[in-house]
Amino acid sequence: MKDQSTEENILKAAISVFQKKGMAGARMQEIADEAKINKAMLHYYYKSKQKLFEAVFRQAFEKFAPHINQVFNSDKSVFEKITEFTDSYISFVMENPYLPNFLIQEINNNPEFADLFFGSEIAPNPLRFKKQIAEEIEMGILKPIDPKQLLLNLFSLTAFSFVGTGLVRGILNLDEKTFKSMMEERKILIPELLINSIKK
Amino acid sequence: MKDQSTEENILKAAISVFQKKGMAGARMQEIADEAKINKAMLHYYYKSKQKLFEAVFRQAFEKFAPHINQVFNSDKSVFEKITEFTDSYISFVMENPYLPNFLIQEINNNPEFADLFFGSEIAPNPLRFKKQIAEEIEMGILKPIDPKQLLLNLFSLTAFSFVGTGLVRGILNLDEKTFKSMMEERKILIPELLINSIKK
DNA sequence: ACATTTGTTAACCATTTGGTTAAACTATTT
DNA sequence: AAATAGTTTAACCAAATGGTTAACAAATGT
Repeated sequence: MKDQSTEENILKAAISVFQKKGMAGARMQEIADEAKINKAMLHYYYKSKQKLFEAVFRQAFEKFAPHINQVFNSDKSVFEKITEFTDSYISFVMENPYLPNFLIQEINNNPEFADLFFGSEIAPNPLRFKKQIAEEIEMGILKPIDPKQLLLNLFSLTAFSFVGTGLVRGILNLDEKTFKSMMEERKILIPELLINSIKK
Repeated sequence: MKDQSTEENILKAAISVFQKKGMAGARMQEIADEAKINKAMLHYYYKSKQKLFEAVFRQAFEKFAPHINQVFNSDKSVFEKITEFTDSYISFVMENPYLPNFLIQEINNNPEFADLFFGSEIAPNPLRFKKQIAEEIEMGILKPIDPKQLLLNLFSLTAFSFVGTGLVRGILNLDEKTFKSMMEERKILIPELLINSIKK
């Protein structure tokens, strides 16, 4: 009997395995097992490990990009963008804890491949945001700051805790519960910190 | 003719390969090639891939830990610690760009193994630092803040740029040169940002 | 000078791994 | 219902990979 969602099951299983173990560490057999199908089906629907990986990567990138684009392209003020990004991004990543690390890892390991995405239309483009910063400085809302440094601070403060979970939790000696409650606190702390540092 | 530094060469090559590709992606043959020796030598000096990996991991951890310990255990003020850590850590990582990512990645993939290190004596211990923060709050130097959040901010702001280089550079469209000069700027920017946010 | 220990190599081995094939099974079309 | 097209499986394959072996070379101790 045909299961019409086999292809979906494969992708779901692939997402799970690839995001946890990366391209190099993932095993086709493990994906097949997790999807509860024969390994040959992987090649029937996605012809190779590389192709399957690309499907997973694309999915991850497309899930991640809107958060950045909200900052880059919405009509909100800079302060609002910082507040809303922090909140929605932390919530998002708490639901998808392996995603940022996966993206970062595979982009680092595979720069040429990643450039395909950064060159495409779904790729976030910081141009409008840079203009907005310039305008708000002009208007006397913001101190004269470098938009790139602001963005880097924002991404660092929100993402690092999740990318470096193991190291952070090891060094600071945090259990699961403490870590989570700290992340909730950070939804407030981070915007406060950043906005205070840039508001005139 | 015997080369008395073969073992060193192996470790150097292993560091290079493991740090770039991780445990799963590294190949014993590639390490042998980079060390310009026969693959059997790897097993002669380090008996398995796992053991060789552990030597590399230990070396990386021991190179990294002092930076944290300087913050945790030196006699400087909190402000000085922030300033000095940022400067020395960014300089250090610019010389060892693969190290933070390697540590983070392998700790995430191998929590039980990592706990061996976090339980050991070389592992940084935040206790003294927490006490110091409490004291400086008491003395009216600092606002009432959570030391864990301060440390997390410090680590995030300094480390993320290097761990997520590819993603950051892709999103912000930075070339090598711009990235480096931004990192130099951050040696000043980060302490400024953090100190301003905690000084009373 | 000789024996012993240490270092090094080429060839080999077993297992893992991504991928293929041919046959069987299921659904759809005619 | 027969033919056709699509789906699934078990068995298989070749290459890659971590690891071993046996013979050889170099250094070291006696």
